[in-house]
Amino acid sequence: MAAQTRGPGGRQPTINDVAALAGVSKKTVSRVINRSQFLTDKTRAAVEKAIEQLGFVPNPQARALAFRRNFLIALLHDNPNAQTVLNFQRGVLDAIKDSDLALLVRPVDRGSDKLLDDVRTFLEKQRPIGAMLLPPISENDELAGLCEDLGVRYVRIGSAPLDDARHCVSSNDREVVAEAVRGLIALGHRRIGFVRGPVGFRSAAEREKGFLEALAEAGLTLPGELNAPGNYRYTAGIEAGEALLARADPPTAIFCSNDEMAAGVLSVAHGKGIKVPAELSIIGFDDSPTATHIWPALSTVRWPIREMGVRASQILVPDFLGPAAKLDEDDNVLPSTLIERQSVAPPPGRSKP
Amino acid sequence: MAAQTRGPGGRQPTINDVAALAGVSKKTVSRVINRSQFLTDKTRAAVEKAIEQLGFVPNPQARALAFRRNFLIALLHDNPNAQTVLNFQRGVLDAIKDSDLALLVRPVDRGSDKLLDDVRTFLEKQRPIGAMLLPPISENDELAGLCEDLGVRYVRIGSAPLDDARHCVSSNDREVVAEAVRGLIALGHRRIGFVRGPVGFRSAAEREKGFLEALAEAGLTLPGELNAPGNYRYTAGIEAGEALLARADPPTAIFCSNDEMAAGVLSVAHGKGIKVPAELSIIGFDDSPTATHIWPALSTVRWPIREMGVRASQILVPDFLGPAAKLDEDDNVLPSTLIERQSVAPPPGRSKP
DNA sequence: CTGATAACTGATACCGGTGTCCGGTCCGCA
DNA sequence: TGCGGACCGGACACCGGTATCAGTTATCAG
Repeated sequence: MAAQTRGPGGRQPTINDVAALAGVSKKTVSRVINRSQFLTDKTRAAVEKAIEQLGFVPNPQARALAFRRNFLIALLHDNPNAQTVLNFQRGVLDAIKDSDLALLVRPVDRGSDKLLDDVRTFLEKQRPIGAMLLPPISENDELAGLCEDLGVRYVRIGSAPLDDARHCVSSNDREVVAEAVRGLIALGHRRIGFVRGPVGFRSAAEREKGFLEALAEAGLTLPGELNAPGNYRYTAGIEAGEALLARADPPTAIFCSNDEMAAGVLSVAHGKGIKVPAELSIIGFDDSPTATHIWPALSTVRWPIREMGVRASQILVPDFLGPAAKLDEDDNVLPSTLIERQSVAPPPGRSKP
Repeated sequence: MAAQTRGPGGRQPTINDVAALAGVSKKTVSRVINRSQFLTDKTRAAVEKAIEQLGFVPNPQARALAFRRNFLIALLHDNPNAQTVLNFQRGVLDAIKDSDLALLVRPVDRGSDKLLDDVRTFLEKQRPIGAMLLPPISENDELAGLCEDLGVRYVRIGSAPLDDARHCVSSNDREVVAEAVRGLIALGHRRIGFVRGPVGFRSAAEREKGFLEALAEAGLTLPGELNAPGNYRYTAGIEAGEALLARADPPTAIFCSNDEMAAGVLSVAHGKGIKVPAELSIIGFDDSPTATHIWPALSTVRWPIREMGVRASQILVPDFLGPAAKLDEDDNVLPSTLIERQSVAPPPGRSKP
């Protein structure tokens, strides 16, 4: 295999060129680059001037070889929600913008039995400084252990703390879901349906906990016939909608564990001529683009995913990010927020508050 | 700055370990890694066995340093549509799965006046084998020139050929839009509205061309009052919908230059009690998740973005991908396809065909 | 005005591969 | 038998940085 792309006319200046121009050794230049102490202001200035003059950019490959670590952050994900992944990416990139780091994206296959091997090979080859694990694969303890073994720093992103605070950024989904459901109850809703997330997902469990918590506080329960299974996909929302809304005694409100499924329920309501929100209130979760693109616009919970990307960067590579990265542990739980739009109203027969 | 993460107990095997175990020189191991010809099956097998046995993974940093090129593909994008970006990523990753390459993602800011400098610095630092430019920044000729100057291979993704076939993958959007509009006309629509994309976008221009082409074929024209501006965002769809549907003589069908705007128009229709598709047909473009999540599901044009990712990889790094990458120029235009869902019907007063 | 100590700096090995330039062996074929 | 080409080893320079450690220069107490 040959890499025969040709460079431009004059080749890139190296550390030697800088050293020669500044009249110092290359080691001294290296010291300047790495912000070593023990440097006279005079020599530092001379070197910096030479760097400026030549437009010198340290070669990351050479540094990576010498440091035995690549200046990269790996983002491992297997998330069906593109917006989530991209927003998280954006947060990370914002955080590392002024550092020497770059972002490597690696989708993986959660279902594959070669998952561990794939990730191991990837990490051994790329040797990133650290890895970020997005849900749902962040819930895989073996992956975290693998990072540990390989000496790769890692951060897990979750709906609730999954690990000690050094390794986890999460949000308070449970509380906010409870808050949303309390809102429904305050409006007068008593029969409230629930569309679950996929089994085994921490996020789904958290949302369900919050839901049941709010119900319990008001002395309500979730009857089995209003508790529909789901998998975070639109089609599951359709099925849940069919099941819940075909009943003689349908719920007056439905909480869906994500927006896609809420969109599915809404479609069924439209098809049956059920007016939303007048006859049926719907709440989703994620604040995905779908939430605003459907009609009526969906009340939902915004997951602070971009901010979590920033925070994850700060706890993963504080030493690369400048001084602003000192944080308390508490800061690793970021607040989700309830977003009220047009899909919620009092149940039929009750006036607007 | 210190990278003091500690490796596992036994350090990674190097090419010297492999050479020692296989009883050959390190140069021969290098020959095996780089698939040199002039190798006996016997020695090749011996080396491969040793590699297998030790679990040797060539250090990409060292290779990158020696090759003076990083084994990376950079994906430069400034695309508001997350699904598009992620699907493209997926295509690229599928294509390079079995190669030594990895994918570096780099969002850029189209509007910034430092765009060129940012990208230059990025490319000089990371020295990827090649870069992929997603629309709309793929339409920036200066960026392509920059890649050329820096000796970085590049591919531009577009709605229509932007460059010679060595550097461009595109789709036949114009034709498919025309096909969609011909379908509307065949159903009996005569007053057809159009919601434009943002000015200066090649994709927007192509879609408009296709639209006008189909109208012209049928002897129809687009009256100015049915030609609404837009910017690919939901809110623009809302505004366009307000403008077009408030008229005394509203169109019986509206073609929207993307799905987000179609969702906006649809919301306005819902709000005004206009039945879709019975009283108004709507067509979008992109086949984004939104298209299936709204009600009724949107007829739209699917952009073969994932396949374009595969194809882009094949023309960017054929030498890394094995023999399957030999392709005709014609293959660089991939077919978009019309997807018919529930948002299109004959205009009021015409029976179903 | 010494000598000791701390602050700075540079020569050289090293990270883990690849390219070059031989030199030598083995093999098929005239 | 001789010969040319395929195959492989060995020594070494090199990619562009960093680490080590000894050497040189300030600083300052005595």
